[in-house]
Amino acid sequence: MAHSHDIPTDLTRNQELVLGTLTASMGPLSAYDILDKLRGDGLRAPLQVYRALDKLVDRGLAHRLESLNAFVACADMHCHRKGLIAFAICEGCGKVDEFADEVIEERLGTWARNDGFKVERTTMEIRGRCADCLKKAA
Amino acid sequence: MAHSHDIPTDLTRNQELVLGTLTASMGPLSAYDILDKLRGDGLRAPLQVYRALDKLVDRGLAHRLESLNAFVACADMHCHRKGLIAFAICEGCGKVDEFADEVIEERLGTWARNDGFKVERTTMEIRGRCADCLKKAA
DNA sequence: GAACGATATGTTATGTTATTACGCTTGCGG
DNA sequence: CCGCAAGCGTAATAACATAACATATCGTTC
Repeated sequence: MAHSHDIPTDLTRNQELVLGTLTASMGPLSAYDILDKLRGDGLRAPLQVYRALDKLVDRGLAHRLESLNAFVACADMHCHRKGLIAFAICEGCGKVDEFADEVIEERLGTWARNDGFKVERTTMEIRGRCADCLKKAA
Repeated sequence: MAHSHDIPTDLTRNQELVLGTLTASMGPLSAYDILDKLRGDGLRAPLQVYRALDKLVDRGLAHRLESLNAFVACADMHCHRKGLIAFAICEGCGKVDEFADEVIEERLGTWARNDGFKVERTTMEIRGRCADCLKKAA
């Protein structure tokens, strides 16, 4: 049975390779990291990776972390989320936690309404230490 | 009388030049934009600008916009804000609006507490169209 | 005031991230 | 078959950022 974690079948070869690499990775990868991992599969130029990433990000299958200049696979495949997603990035282990918060989103909407600002995209990235890393440091 | 908008007097020459450039600018500037504007004042290398920016950002006199790889002067000199600052960036005119929202900040704190995540820094950047640009487009 | 450390500076070179420009290929609707 | 849209491959280059090293400036302590 098909379920929500299936990888879409209409990806091109390059898109599939890039998404696969992201999915297999523990943490965020830069475009060049991805390229290096895919040399064996015939990829040679940054643009091949960037083009695939563009599409994947467009479709919500991957996210760009602006504060890292890096990318991650979307944490839950079924989401197709339209709204705001926040990322908590651990400086210790590099793990990225992805979450949505309706309260923040709605608060943002309120601010935008008051200001007459039309929101097109929001990036929210929290840097810090995850529970595991804090425990290890103790 | 000294008041809250005075520029701190203990800046070094380079820091003062960089902050002055940012303050005089309508919108965000990249480090290289700043460098170009300061060639006449003797600056030659990117590092001179980056070093000044580091200090200014540390002190809260300037902010880095991660999604733009660019910098702005802090909108209100007196703030010395410790907490979360959000930026609304207009794709039309490049204007950046800076605001703080305690509800969002506190909501974030709640999430972090639940997750055992220690927040060190948060970046929140909203891309869209400001009221002026929407009006012009109409 | 000499010795010291901390901070800032200047310069060169290099590393990393992202895009432009161009031409070819493939799949698909008319 | 034609034409168009989307994808692909390649080379070159632009844009953003740091490493490494040498000097200089300034306040503190002796």
